[in-house]
Amino acid sequence: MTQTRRERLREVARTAVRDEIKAAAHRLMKTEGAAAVSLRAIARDLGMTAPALYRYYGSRDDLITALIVDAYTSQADWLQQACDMLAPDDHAGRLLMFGLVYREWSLAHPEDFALLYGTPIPGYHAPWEVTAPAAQRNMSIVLKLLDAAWQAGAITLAETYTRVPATFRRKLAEAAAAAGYDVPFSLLHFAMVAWGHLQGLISLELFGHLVLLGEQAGEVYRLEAEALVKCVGLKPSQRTYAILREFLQQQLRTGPVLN
Amino acid sequence: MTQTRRERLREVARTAVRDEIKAAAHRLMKTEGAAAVSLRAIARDLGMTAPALYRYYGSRDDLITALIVDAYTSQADWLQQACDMLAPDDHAGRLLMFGLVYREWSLAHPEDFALLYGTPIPGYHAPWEVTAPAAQRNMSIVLKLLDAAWQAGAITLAETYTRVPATFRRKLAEAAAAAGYDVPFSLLHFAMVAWGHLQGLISLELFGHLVLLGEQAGEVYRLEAEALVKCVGLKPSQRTYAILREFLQQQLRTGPVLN
DNA sequence: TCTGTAAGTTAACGGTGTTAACAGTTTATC
DNA sequence: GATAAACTGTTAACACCGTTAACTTACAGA
Repeated sequence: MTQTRRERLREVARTAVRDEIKAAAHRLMKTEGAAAVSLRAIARDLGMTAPALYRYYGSRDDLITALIVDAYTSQADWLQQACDMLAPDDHAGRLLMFGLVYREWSLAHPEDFALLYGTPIPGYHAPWEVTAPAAQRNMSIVLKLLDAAWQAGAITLAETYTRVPATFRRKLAEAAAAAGYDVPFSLLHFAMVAWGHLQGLISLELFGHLVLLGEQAGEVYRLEAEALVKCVGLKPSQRTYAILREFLQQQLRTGPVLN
Repeated sequence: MTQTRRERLREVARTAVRDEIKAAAHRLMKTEGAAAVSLRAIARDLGMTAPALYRYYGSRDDLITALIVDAYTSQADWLQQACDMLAPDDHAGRLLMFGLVYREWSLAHPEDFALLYGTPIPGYHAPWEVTAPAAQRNMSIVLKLLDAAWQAGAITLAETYTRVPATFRRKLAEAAAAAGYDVPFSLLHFAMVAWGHLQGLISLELFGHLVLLGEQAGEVYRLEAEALVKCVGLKPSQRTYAILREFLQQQLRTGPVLN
């Protein structure tokens, strides 16, 4: 099955071209907007003709799916790397870091954010079976964070997440089990709600609905992220911000190459 | 300047056609998805040719802008009407109702929601000066609600919104004043955050990121809406849900005609 | 050297937004 | 009532899009 080294070389070249195509698509998305990401434009950019791209991607939608998976991966990498800059037992720090980096990644990759959480490509519907695994990695990161803190007994959930209807508890526990998450249902509940809080603020900001707040949008978000940390009974530390700055500078250096 | 009755009749006919065009666009959006909303498809639907549409809308983007303004208006109508079904001094009820109806409208008009808060049309950028006033009406509704409760002394804001950096207070107060909102800065702060919370959950749900929660997404949202009401020191009442059901049935009867 | 495969090409189909030039009807004016 | 103007719609065309089919070209393996 694995062949002749010659064949493997060819495969390497193929994925190199595939990467070039994705890079061109990403470049166009960044400079001309999501609307300009057309197979013909990409081909022009690469000095090819459009039909040639079909040797590498079955269709425009396949290419977009690849871009989406890459975006999820980039996002997860940021989150994981940033959280890993803090001690494993610094639960408050890691949780706050997660929230803060979630916004930083979005601001640094607005087109990717739109690709994942808006619906910028008309007629495209993400194939669940391909994008869901990529998306789950992010969820896993935060759930692992929460679970670690939970195991360490560091978490005291606010009433909102403990005093809930019984059927809701049950159904949520079922959902968690079905998805293979081994965490208390209330943690899953909190994670979803927290995600919603952060997602909403970022989404509103990036799509231009918070112009009223101007520069203060970041401050609103920061307070929200800290509130969420407090919500599980943890105490956010200012030291986290210093490490965040360090992470961002590191990304600035290595970032632009392969986001 | 106002003319001859003849001219006014013509104007009426013109706006009637404009409405037909918007209706056709909306119909296509609902049945075939946002991708299918093309001038040619609309024209086909109306038994015309595409260039004829240019007599009524300067461009496709102008038409989309009109659809957006209509969507904002529909949303604001729902919110206003639903809140008005409760007594003016039922601050908790009105606030909870606002939150609940925000989701109900979104579920009932997913394409419009995407139009407002996603970015489903490629290459389209909403002209701020046209869409912002329409968008502000919704913000005004909730701010008026909050202010009424505030004036009545019914509101006790959680610490998150009172213990904030001094410069943040000042900048936010400036922003509020600049936008013509005569409310305490902390109310504006809370309104924005609350908006983010609700927006995030709806956005995640509608764009398919909460499939894990399944049916429970509604319950998560409900708990979140109640939490927000409690967050300003008000007590949500179960009676609100009965009135919500009443409102929704009323919308079901009159709704489909002109969304 | 011959052959098969892979990569890339051109040509074409049906779709899109948009413009220009033209026809038909209706309105206003002399 | 005839004539000019305004308005509403048409067709033809341009440049763009995703996609397919048929063809050329290079090149690795026998």
